[in-house]
Amino acid sequence: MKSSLDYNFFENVFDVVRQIPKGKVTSYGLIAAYLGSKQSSRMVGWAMNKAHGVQPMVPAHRVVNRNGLLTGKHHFSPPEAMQEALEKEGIKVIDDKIIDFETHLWNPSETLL
DNA sequence: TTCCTGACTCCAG
DNA sequence: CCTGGAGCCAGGA
Repeated sequence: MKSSLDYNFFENVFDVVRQIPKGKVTSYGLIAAYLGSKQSSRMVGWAMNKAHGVQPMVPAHRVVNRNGLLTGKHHFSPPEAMQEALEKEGIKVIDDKIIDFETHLWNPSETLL
């Protein structure tokens, strides 16, 4: 039996990612910062790795690095799925990079407060 | 138990 | 402008 504390880190990450509005994106660092540890951005990405197959579905394709670069696309099947999913939501991606990243950026710290 | 790795980010050269 | 090293937390061998 796991204590109530447990590691909500993953769940917290999933919850935040699931709240990302369609057509919006965010970065690992932003999520990590919202959770309280901006330096644990690696954990966010790692959580995303586990997010594969998790339900409700986790739009991991909306999570990119601080540069708006689709660093995690290589973990999708196929990798192009991430870019296509973003373009399908109105986000232009060129050379694995999101165009007007700041415009589509969704900051949980400001939105969720 | 220790050691290594990772879908990141920052700082220095 | 580009490259390398360090810090960070959690899990697997």
